Amino acid sequence: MSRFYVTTPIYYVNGPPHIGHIYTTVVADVIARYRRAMGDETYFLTGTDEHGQNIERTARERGMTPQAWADEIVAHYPPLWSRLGITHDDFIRTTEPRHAQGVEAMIARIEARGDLYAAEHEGYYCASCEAFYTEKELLPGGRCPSHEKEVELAREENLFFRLSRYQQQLLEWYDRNPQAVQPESRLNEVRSFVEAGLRDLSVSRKGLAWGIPFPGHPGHTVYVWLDALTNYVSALGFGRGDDAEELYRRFWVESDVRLHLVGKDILRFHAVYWPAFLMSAGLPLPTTIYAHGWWLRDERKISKSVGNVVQPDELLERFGADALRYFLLREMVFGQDAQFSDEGFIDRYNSDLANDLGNTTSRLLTLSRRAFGATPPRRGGSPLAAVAEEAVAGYHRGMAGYAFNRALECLWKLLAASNQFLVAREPWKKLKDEAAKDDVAETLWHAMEAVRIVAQALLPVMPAKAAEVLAALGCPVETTLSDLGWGGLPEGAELPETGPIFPRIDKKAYFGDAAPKAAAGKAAAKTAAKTEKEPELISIDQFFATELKVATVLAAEAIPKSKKLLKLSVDVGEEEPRTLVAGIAEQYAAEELTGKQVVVVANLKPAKLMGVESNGMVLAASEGGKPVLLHPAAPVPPGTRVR
RNA sequence: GGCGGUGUAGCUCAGCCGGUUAGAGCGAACGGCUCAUAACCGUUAGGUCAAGGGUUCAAGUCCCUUCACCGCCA
Repeated sequence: MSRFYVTTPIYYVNGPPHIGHIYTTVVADVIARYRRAMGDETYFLTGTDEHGQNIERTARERGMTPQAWADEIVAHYPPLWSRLGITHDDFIRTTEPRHAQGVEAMIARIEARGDLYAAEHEGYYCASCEAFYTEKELLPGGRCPSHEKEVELAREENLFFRLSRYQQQLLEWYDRNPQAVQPESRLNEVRSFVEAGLRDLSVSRKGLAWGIPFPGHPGHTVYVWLDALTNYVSALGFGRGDDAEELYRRFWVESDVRLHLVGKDILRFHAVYWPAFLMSAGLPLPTTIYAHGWWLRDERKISKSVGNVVQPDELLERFGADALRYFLLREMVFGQDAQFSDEGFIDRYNSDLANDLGNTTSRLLTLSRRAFGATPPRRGGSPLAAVAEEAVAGYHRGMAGYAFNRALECLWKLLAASNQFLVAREPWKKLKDEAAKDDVAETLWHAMEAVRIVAQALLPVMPAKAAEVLAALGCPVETTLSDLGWGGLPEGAELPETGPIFPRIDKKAYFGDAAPKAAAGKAAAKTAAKTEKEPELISIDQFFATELKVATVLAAEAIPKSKKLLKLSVDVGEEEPRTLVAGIAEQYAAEELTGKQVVVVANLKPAKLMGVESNGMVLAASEGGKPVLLHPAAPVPPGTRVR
């Protein structure tokens, strides 16, 4: 038995949770459930990152305090995590006093080490990134490289962390702990970043009210990463005195595993800055930082700024939490990117859950009820036992190595073997034959025992559904996985009537009869080429590639020297208004548009018209070349999806 | 521009230190079965292993070059 600490990143509260948040949290939950079931002492932390200028600004725009705004977003999490069956032990918010205490303690140790100094800092500041850039880093036109927004030249005195001091130590750490940063390709990236040389890191901001005051340096606020990263120990009580630090000692200092799950976009902060902070503070380092990939839709990253967000509520409602959990783990090679599509989901669901797991369970139940009115009498040795042993070994290997798809594949091999075994023995032909009673018992008990083992092993992945399968098989639902050995199926247990546990999803009904096979990317291109002459029908996925949203016009002005073009500033429910250009000046005056709601294409590539960048397009019916704007029949919140 | 990665059957991907006829799942076709959620079982699919060159008795599997895509950095 060992101690196991697993964390998700703390999620930034600039918007409600999306599939990216769900994915990381589900993975962490599966790991936590698996460790607990294996008898490890386990602690699972998630939470929210609530400080910073972006939050401050968004709140101000909405006429709220930053805390009220953060509270509003954070309120989305508990119900969502509950629906998804997330079993975190704690939820840390960076606005809690206990976190501030941890950050203060961290800073005190870093300062005592002599790793903090004040210096004048000049650079180009991007308010969105909350980061400074050098002139070289800026895009042409002086824009921030990650947001393409304008930056401002700023100069201020900041506190710096002597990151440069830790270059050698970090490299040695990577060398001695090749598992510290995973997947391996990411370790290479991190290493080459560090090898290229580290600059000291600015860890404070002036004039930022919404954050933790920098202890001992009035007027300074703790910079976002030093604040956020410290959550991993502050949540455990670090910095709150001996009595409160029991968890910290158990799960950080003395833990066998300290695992941080992160998206690949924040790997550097976790694999370079965080270990350096900890080295400076003299605290133990994480044992593994695992960077996972992104879910792509139509080969693009799913994110708010791209505008192709999959709504978690919608997914949960349609498919259920457990099916979604299964899909997320089965479909993604942990560490790589993967595609998300409704069709992919349904295919996986039907084939793995409905056909293999659900149907196998179902046929065994019927056979057993007919033959014995209960689970069959226990029987010994079977060729399936060896298959099961191998499957379980592979499952444990996969789970321990975070290769969840492999772990699940191994279990499915056992399901296949169970089906093959059934067909080979044909028990349904022998139900009425008294002399064959023993043979039928053997067949059914073995086949059913295989399914029982699979269901048991699936508990961390699909806690509710796996329990349903176990219950249907007349098994007690045990939370332990330490023994997935052959022989656990009780004999003569009642088999209550149940409906299908994984009812098949009818694809035609789901997509509509007219929908051709939805396909993305290359496949779509090929299909399109072949069917060029036929009338073009598009799939629902293709339609949803166009993101239509309601927008409220905040301001409009004519563009000088242009007859047709108006420059509009619209609210599409994002942090900042968008600028778009619309060719409607001949029919609409700028003044009459303000306050009106219109429909816009929200995920259109930006384009420059008369020197003004347009980030979207206003929809209008076009009659004889004259545009007629579309409005919602009743006012709706800006950003409401049109579909 | 520097460093790294990827490119294998219609789709998603396995193929470790080079070695008999290149694999899995899904999909498709055909056959079987009828206990089961139109599920299950079996067979088949003849893929220039991105392209070119090289090393070797032997190369998706090592080396070089080219192309495409991706990541990190500048």
